[in-house]
Amino acid sequence: MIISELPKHFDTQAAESSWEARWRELGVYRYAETTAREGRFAIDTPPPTVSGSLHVGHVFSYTHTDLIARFQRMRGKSVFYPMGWDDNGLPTERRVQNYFHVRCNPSLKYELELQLPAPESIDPKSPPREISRRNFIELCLRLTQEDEKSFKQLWGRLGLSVDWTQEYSTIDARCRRAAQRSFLDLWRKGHIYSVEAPTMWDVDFQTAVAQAEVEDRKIQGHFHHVRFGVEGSNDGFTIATTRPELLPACVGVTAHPDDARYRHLFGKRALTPLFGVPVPIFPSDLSDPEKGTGILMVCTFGDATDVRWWREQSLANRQILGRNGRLLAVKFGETNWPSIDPERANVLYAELTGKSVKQARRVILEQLRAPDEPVLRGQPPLEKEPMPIEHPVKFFEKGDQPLEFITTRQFFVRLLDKKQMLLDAGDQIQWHPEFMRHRYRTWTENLAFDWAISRQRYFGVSFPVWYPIGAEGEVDYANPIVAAEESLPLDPADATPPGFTEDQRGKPGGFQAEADVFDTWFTSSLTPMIATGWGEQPDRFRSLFPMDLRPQSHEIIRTWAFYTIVKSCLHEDKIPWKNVAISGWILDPDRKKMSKSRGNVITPMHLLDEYGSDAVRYWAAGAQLGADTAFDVNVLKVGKRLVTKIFNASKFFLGKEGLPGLIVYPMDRVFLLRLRELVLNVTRHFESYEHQQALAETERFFWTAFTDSYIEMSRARTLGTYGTEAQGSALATLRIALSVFLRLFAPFLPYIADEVWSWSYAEETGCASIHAAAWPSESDFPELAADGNEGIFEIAVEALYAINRSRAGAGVSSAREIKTATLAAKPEAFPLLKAACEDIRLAVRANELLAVEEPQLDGMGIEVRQIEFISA
RNA sequence: GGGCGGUUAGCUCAGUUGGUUAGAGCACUUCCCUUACAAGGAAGGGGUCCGGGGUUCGAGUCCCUGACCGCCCA
Repeated sequence: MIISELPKHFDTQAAESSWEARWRELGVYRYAETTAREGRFAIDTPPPTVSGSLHVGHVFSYTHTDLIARFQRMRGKSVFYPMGWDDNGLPTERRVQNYFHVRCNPSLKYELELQLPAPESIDPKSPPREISRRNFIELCLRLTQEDEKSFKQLWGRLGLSVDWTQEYSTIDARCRRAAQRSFLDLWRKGHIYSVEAPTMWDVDFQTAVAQAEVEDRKIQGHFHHVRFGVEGSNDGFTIATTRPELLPACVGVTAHPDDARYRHLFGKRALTPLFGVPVPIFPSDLSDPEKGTGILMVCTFGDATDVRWWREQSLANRQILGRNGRLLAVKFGETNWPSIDPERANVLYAELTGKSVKQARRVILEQLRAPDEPVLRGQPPLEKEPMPIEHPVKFFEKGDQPLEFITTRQFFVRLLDKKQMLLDAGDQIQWHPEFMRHRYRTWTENLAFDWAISRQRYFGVSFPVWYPIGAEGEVDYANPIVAAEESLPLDPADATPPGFTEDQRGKPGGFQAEADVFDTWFTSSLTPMIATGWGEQPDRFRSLFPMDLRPQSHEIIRTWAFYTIVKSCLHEDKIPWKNVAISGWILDPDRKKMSKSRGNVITPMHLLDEYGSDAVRYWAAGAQLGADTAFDVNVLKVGKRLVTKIFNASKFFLGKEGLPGLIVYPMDRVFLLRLRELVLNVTRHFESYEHQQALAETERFFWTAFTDSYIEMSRARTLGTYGTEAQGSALATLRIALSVFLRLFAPFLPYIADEVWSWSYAEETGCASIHAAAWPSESDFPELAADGNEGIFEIAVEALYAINRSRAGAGVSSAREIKTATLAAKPEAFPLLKAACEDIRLAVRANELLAVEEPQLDGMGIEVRQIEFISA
């Protein structure tokens, strides 16, 4: 290539596609198994949720990881940098439902050649087509494969140095096998139990959810003041409740033990209005005398505290809410449903049966307003009109309706007894930034529930479990049949448990498959183990686990990071990785979080087209870990400018004739000494996970010290007009400097760095790609000493600026040459100024440059004493 | 309610163990097509470092306290 004939600007799009292909062809990012453990660097890449929308936040955090990967690779580490795709779970199900306009109905039969209308021709208002579970899963797989492609395309274009031979998706056979193996191991170790118990339940999705997926939302509610009676007396009291519709499920009443207003009631039984149910009145520290009336009803189940009281006080369980969020039919007067007037209770309750929570609330309020309440001797139970209050209510993070506690059979991983172990594990991990450790700690300390891992969904990894069916046809949930490890992965709906035959499915004396699937976190919490071959490739696993780095964002510390630590500790008794690097969020220019629902999402592809990958990476690299950053297109422009500058500066120097020689000029030697300091600093920043510092210092030194100063001062010498020794020294210096700069920039700007590298360094070093070259170090610099000229570079730069100021002050074009000028320095600086004089003269294009000594000058500053320009 | 982070130029952000006159880029003003680069260069203007108190010879930085923004937890 003839460098001097290169265009003025770097063609990013052409370079990106050709380099992407070239890197693949060279296998630059291929993980080499042969190195020893210390020589490896293993990254637990976050598998993106492929059904989610692509936005600049992805580019942002994945770039951060790539910076570290590239730095470690250049430092000689064999980098293990896999990529996974997270495809199972609710987001995909929802996307498939919307895209194809279908719903899964597990009772339907599989259709072999399912024909669906083209998505764009579907009327979204028509009822969705119901399809079998297997058909539904097929659609999920089809769509996620499409979605993966667009992610993969983006990652390639962005220049992520992923080893694409290490790819997995969380629903593929390897991951299903790992998840099921994890279940077997935890089951054997006694960490998993199944129980029929109140569990947080989303009535829309009709699935259990875990504490980690729950968020508190402040919503507008009402306090309803409802009068209760006391059994065997004319006494009564008023409770305040936000959930009057649960009155038929009332199983107790409680107040604070020290509350004088109610102390006389403890031990007696209350009578609920309308339904006339006698329930115990008991004291509890958990009730707040300040809240409402200080006395409250305990129901099956209004909230988490109700569950606790139910357990601690051995209260009755009177479930009236069904899995679909509607009130179940119940019969007062039967066992577990006592009433002093069952007939009346049943008449009133009949009006509630089948109603949603909201509808039931309306009905029961009317009933409570009725004036002829026998329990209260004819008084209406509703004492006053509802009082509006704002209160926190638990929601599934993806849901729209408040969570209910519904008694269902679920599998749990026992965590509450392992808090200390998990806290210790968190302390063994290095968190970047350090303060993110608190997020993990707070979450772990506040754990209130074991991990509910059953999900009543379709597109997920099955439990490898069946249940025996007794002779009478009753299912024995307490004694599940767990699959053998060799048979994994399996779907119990297709596979037969050991010791049974397929024709025994669903029959008395036979077996029944578990229909639930795992919480998706149950699988994704295994990514460091899946990627390294846990349970399948023991040598590889030993050599890569624990991994070195987990990159992720902060909102999933309580899920992904937490569950991964859980799994790693329970399976292997080790922390899963040594470092966690937390990227911040990308905020829109108004500092709001980017989200699909807000409609402020910025997609990345057009930015890559317009500014180039390097510029987009420059923007991402400019933010430190953990800091939320507002998106600012100006930063992309700056990045693009830097790329152009590198391109042009390299073109200028590499296009020169002449041979590098010995570095003998003081200016050159001191410049290289400064550059060596830069290398040490930048390396230190990278080692401490401060990539933005590494970039900022490299960029600043490159721009101001190198292109604006050193190149200007050595320019004349490089032309050869001042002798081959002067030329050789300058060219040798430039040659080292540019090579070092390119490598310092390589993690940030992989395309321009490799492009310039390929012009001559590739051949010269035998390193076909800069990304396989060695990170700059002391060994890049010849034996250098300042030879008494320490500070000469800084003096020369000062002088350059002083002349520039004079020129600007006189309004003289920099094209005009200087006839003569005199520079003044104080005695300490004078010898250096004198030594640099010739370089300065050539840089400022002066025919004559004199230096004078002035003891009265302050500091190291250089001042222009006299200047005369050649007339235009 | 408890905790974490933030508040620095018009904007986006640096600012290391406390140490000269607090920085960069963008934007703005003036000048310059000059030989790698006008997608460039040179020069310049712009600050009550959120408020209050304290420690110190010295505080953007450390301590106390308050305000506001964001987040985590309850």
